[in-house]
Amino acid sequence: MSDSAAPVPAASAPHDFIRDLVAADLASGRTPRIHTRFPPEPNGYLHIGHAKSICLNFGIAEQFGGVCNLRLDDTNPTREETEYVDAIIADVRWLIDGWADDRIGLKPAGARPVASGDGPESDFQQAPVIGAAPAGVALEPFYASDYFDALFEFATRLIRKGLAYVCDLSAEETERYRGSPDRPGMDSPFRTRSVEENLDLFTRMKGGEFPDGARTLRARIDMTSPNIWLRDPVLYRIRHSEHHRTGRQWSLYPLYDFAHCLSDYLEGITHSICTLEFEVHRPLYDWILSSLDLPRTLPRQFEFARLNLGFTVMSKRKLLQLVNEGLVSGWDDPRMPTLSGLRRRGVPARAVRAFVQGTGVTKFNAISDLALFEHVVRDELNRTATRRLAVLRPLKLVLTNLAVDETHEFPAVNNPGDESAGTRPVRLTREVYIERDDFQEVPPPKFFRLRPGGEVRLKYACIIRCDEVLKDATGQVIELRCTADLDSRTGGPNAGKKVKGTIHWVSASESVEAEVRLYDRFFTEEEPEADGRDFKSVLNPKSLEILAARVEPALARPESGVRFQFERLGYFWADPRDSQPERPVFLRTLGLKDTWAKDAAKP
RNA sequence: UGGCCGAUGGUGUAAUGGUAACACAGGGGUCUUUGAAGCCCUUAUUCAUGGUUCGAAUCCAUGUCGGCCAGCCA
Repeated sequence: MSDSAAPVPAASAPHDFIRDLVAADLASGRTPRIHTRFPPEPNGYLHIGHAKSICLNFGIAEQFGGVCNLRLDDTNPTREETEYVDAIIADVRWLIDGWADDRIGLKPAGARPVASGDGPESDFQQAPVIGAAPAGVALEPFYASDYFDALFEFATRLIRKGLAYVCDLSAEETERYRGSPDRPGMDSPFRTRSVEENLDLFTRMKGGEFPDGARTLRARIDMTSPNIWLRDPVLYRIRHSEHHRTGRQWSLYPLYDFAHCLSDYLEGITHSICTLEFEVHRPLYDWILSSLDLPRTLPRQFEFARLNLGFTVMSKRKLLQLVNEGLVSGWDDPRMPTLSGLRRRGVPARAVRAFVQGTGVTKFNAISDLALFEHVVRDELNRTATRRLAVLRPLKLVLTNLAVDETHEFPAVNNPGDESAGTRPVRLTREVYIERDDFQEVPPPKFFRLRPGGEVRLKYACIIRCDEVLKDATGQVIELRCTADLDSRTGGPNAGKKVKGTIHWVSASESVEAEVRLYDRFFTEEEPEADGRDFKSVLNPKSLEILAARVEPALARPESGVRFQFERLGYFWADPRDSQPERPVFLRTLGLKDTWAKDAAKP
């Protein structure tokens, strides 16, 4: 196999069996260019499983100098809505932004392919304008519904060739005639209708003359095929319902198998990449295209295993159920595996891409480890997040050797991995808050933080010693009285003094209150539906915890879009929906790794 | 009792007839004004049985296990 002329990917570029096939097609000249597509049905929100398809299709376009069309596969008017169309477009743009956004195939708004009809074959060459925008022209994605005219003509051609017929069997009869996997089907009594009668009936179906379900258009293939999808599959069904784009113009709609391969063809797709469940449809995909005697190179279908992730559910049906039953706040609830949920949670698109790349592309039905996802998110955020101090569960601590109005200012680094991020001042006052967890009156072994009589460093400031523990009537610790050793500050005579623990803190008087929402995994089981159990029976009751936290003044008006690391706690950002400048609301994207908690939990 | 597809450490992926490797997870150490991060070390893998071959994770056969397919959904 020669690879000289093809744009050979760098050694570090992702490499998998589909990319290998694409490279081989380029090398052999089967396709002079690469054109993929991402074709979601607008009947729900995109989730992280779709991210794999997006990354594969756009990634191949990016890697091989091709284009990837965004196409809404809207052939079923009863399930699709414009709300979903808009969400899908936004999610795709978010995920590919800055990476493959120059590879997205769009078209001038309103552009349509030339219908096949009786015109010259070259009409198809003028089908949709791909990619770059003519000046002043708005762009939109491709829609399968834009091809309804062309598709109807293709169906007519199939009828003329005797390869499709109008069938009057009911849905139940059709099912019965189809047989079963281990038993051949029987020919429909309408299989031998004349071309003229089929043409007449099909035209009248289009005219809206017959009620829903009265007739279908079927391919004439082989009712005895061991592959069910070759047993005269239905190509068109009658549906008198409103389509979100074409309105009431149509009363019959093509099915997936007929629409998809031809949509691919019309758009000039070279590689039609889908998930494993369509493997058995491939012979039908090829049958339809090759039956039409089309002049251009035909697209080919390739299948890969969909992405599954532990501790979540992925099907649109179940996600819709969570939304409808109010178990989450919406499709963009930060606990949802939807792209809009991940985005709202603060997960960078780059991390989603890194995760998808880390899972590889195979034909093995795997469940990816949530730990890998969390790893790539932390990896990305650790490099980019701005460090800040915040106290989630405040415990008052009084530095008795400081005067009431005494303050000391210390520089705090904004990002230890990025010197150019600089520092900001933090101010120590007589009263501060520390994390409740950072004090233990009766500490377990190897507890490094504060204890009665013990010492600890306040991050960026100085070492303190705990002199006295104040409690309320119930025995609850309500205040710590401590002494600050200001000489242990950076540059001070005791600067080199070592203590085991360093804890975070905020000034009581200068910090501000902020709502903080902590998210945890949504299910308590890695496979919520294992053994046929109801996934709603294993919801994690602690997947959301809301706290009144104290944050340093630099967080009072968080810049939108900026990721923070609250030191020693985790990665947070201001909720793009609920946060307001004077009332910040922080969402925890992900906690820091906590090996102490892990050790403490060991027997 | 049909057809198609798959099986490599705990998880996922690579090795394209020639030394089974990488990431995550796990374990140990080091460093540390984040019990984070970093750095160093480390445990652990070819579904089974035959065959072809100088040589098999890879090719062939059989078996086992798993997934998908009987929507007028996609």
